[in-house]
Amino acid sequence: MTDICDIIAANVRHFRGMKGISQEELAHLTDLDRTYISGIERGVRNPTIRVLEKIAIALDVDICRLISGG
Amino acid sequence: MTDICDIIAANVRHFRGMKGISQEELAHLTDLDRTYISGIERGVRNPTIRVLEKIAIALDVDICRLISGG
DNA sequence: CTGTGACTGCAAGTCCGTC
DNA sequence: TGACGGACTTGCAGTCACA
Repeated sequence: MTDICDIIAANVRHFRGMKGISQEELAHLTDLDRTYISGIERGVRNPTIRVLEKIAIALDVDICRLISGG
Repeated sequence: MTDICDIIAANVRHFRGMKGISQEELAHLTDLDRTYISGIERGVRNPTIRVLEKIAIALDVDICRLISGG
């Protein structure tokens, strides 16, 4: 059973790659710290739903996409 | 623009009603405090993804259902 | 059975820098 | 460009008494 943070990590990394932007740029877009974005993409952070919402908006995807595997 | 916590609040309340269980019972199922569940259903809490996952599992719905309106 | 304010502990989230 | 560490501040996690 995979931890949900790891799923989010993979998804954020994936969709950020699709957008072709750096962690730093995503950090700027979401108004979050670059090290925090890094932490999320490594699965070591357990973000709140509001943070996830910010990221989803910045990445231009539905929040569900960030959460669900596949 | 509705706050995402309010959306989650409404959804948790809705799906808990569908299950026909009390906040207290949901609290027990999720291993969370009764007053904490209450706080979420009032939209005053900004839960982390792990908390949301617990609730979704206990409610037997996909996490996406808890997040999305409609 | 639920709403609410207040509280403590620790994680969320920031900012510095290095490799 | 991103991983990672340390120290820091803010806010959530989790609990209680009481209405």
